[in-house]
Amino acid sequence: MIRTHSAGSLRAEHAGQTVTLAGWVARRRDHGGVAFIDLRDSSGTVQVVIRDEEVAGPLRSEFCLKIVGEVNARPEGNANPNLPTGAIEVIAAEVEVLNSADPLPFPVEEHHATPVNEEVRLKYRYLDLRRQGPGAALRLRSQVNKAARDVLAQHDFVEIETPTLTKSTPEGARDFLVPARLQPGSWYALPQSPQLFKQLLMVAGMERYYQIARCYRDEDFRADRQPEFTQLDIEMSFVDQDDVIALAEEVLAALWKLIGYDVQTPIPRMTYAEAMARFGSDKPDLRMGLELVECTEYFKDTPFRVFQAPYVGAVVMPGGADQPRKQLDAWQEWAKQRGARGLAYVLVGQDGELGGPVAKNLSEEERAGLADHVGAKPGDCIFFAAGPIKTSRALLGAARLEIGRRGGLIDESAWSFLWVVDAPLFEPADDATAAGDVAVGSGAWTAVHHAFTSPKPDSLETFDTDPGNALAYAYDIVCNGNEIGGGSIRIHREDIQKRVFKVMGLTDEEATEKFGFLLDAFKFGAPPHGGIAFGWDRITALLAGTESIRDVIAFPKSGGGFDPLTAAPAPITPAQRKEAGVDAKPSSSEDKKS
RNA sequence: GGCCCAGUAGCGCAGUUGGUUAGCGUGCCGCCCUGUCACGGCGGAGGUCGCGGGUUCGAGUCCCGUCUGGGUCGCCA
Repeated sequence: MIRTHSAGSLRAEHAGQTVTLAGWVARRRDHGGVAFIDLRDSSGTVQVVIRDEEVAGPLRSEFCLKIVGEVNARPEGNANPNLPTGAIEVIAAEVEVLNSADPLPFPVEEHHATPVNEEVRLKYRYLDLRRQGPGAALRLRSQVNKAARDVLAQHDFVEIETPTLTKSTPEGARDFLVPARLQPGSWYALPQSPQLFKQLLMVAGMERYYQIARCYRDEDFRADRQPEFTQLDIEMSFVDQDDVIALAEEVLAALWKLIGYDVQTPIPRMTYAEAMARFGSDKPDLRMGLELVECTEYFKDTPFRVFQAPYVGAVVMPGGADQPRKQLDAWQEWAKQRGARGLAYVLVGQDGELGGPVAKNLSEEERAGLADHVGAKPGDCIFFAAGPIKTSRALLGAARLEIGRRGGLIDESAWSFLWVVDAPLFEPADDATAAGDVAVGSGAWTAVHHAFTSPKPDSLETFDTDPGNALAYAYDIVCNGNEIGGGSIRIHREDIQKRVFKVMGLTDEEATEKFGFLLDAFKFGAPPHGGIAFGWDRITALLAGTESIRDVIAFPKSGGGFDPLTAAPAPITPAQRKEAGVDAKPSSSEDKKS
């Protein structure tokens, strides 16, 4: 090693020792005859004193230095109690510039709280990561990986890598495609997840598999989304839902222990139906109260035409009655942005009188009992949604969160974990049906989770005759309103898998073409199995206390899937294009297939 | 794909009703400074105002288009 000690580790007890350090110039304070250099390495910083002006003069920020010197206690009155190394300093005997540095595109050492644009930081991510906060996030991620591996190793899990050049599968997200040079016109797909492979590994008798797996989905971008992202992917044979959940809780407990929090297990469970009814969400944030109130029955004879709907629900905004008109209008805009017609509201006056444009449309009787029914107090505002049950609840669920955010009702210091179980197995494939506008009868259904999720035992006989009511043997883990993982017990029998495909409108021929290898595998004694996948980036971001998953990814992409550092994606040369076979024309027979 | 916001010096920002030479802080360069720790002092350089078009005597400022970034809805088994 070039160094004998790390900069951040030096303390008073090192006084008198000669040490060799290596690191970067974090800051310099040149007084002419004496200069102070804060030398930074991964462990922290230490003050180096250089008394030779010739040596100190040319040094600049982020020069990479080797320093030989003696550790001294700082002179009386010069200690800095704000720094871990503030009691001592290193008197430089020898300063070697290992590498100089150009003027920086942005300050690596931020002295005032001036945030640098993320775009610039990502372009020079290697400088950004020299900074304490960004570097710490990646170091935490490494600990997170280790903690999970430790738990899984204790349970005899086998870490197995699966292919990233694989086959395009229908359903779900759009695939990233890679041309196959040796078979022009044919393409690999990058996996959206190792789902099929992990099931094959169960057929292979591995019994307990895991992988910190990179996944690829070519969808439009969102704050929380990267085209490539990471899952902790787990699959187990001969288990039921409770076994997977117990293991998952052990993993989560180990992760949160890293930041000093004890996850209380068992983590509570709630059915999907209950979550939707009470919170209007399949991933309710339980750090706040404010549940939705069902009002359909209450308004069953209402004269107000808007409330003559398949569903009417409400959510109360505490203290919302004194909002100015402008703000109430803003709520309408907010609702419209979500595709709703608006957000009806009733204001409860301090005297208990109901106000707002909706109130006068209600019957005498409805007005009398309304505040009581929804649990509103004088001074509150009641928001209503009326219409198809699914979209109305979703709107109220979003309103609930917005009320919580604006009103500071969310306990930001809390960690709230919840399992959401018993989700529907299928949902109507098209939106109109989903919204309840069209009677459900025949037609396309799509898997809520994925096509390999087993129906719950109770639904095994009936799921294809009554898809709308079939429940999935699936479970999602929710933390503070984020879905941080989800899994299911899988189908392990060919006949059931084929029935599921049929409900989804996949013919035998199509199923064989797309998943023939999986159906084949199921013919050879496939064991019952199930598993779970955790959203590793989101979990790490939660643990790191950052908003964006970009903060816990070494080299993340920005909005359009663009990598600001490498400038990928980039055009290819005509030669590359020709060789890759990108332009191969499908033969007419292949044309017909699609 | 829809909607909202932003783009001015390396970085972070200001720029009035459309009006002279586009400012501030920081960084950078030079000189000075022997106890600082966001060191300090003096001086200096640094700008296609994202890009293209239009309105106007005159555009950083107004209009149209476009690109990039951020947010949000759709989408995301």
